[in-house]
Amino acid sequence: MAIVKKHTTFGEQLRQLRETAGMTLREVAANIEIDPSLLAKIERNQRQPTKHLIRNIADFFEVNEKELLEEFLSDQIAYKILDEEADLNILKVAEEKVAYIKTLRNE
Amino acid sequence: MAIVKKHTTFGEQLRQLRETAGMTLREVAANIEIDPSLLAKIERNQRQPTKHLIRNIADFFEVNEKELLEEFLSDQIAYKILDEEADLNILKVAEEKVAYIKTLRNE
DNA sequence: GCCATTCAGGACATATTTTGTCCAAAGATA
DNA sequence: TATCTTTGGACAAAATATGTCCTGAATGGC
Repeated sequence: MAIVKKHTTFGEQLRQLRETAGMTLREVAANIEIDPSLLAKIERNQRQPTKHLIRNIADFFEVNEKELLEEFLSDQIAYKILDEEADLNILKVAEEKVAYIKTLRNE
Repeated sequence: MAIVKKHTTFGEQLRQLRETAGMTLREVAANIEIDPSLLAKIERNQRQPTKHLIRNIADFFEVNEKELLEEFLSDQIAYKILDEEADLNILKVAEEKVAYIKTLRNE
């Protein structure tokens, strides 16, 4: 996919896509059918994109939708940890819980 | 802390605390000041406890509040991954993003 | 069998959170 | 200065989550 730097935020990656394309907020916003102000907020991680919007962004910039969605999800998890000031080891615990819950559901 | 099995869900751990204490839903609910039906739902992971409630639970069962909170947070992350059918590697990405965002904030 | 009690789960009103837009102001560019 | 872009606050609208009430199934004692 065309996203360049890894491990930056979803918003930063989106901004990079836009700037690489040499477009303004207004132009991109018009194409993906949202208010430019909302796009600006998403780029600064002040608003979260809906799934529908992620799809439109992926289509517009011709990047892989699933990868973009996973960028967004990993952002959400990262921000949750920061917001809650949680220890990073909860990620490991979460991973084990995923496995556990999956076994529960296969019964 | 008194929680026994690891890597089960928050609700199951809560239920285990209650059953270990030999108490009914009604009794515990009365003590932590919620409707028994809500407590039952939390035990079955159909409702999420508020932080205030987590504090009350920790106080009541005399378990470490911070640990209980982290159990809850890891649950939330696990359920998010399951709900979104996301790849587990997003946890690794999230971890790197946490580090990245922290460096951003220290500037 | 019958009564009392516990637990599960649906429906629903209320509360809380999030989203998206509008508008004004700040920053850039020329 | 004039124009265009970006930032950011305020706020209505939409979406989501919470907590309670109520009904019914299940269990256990008598």
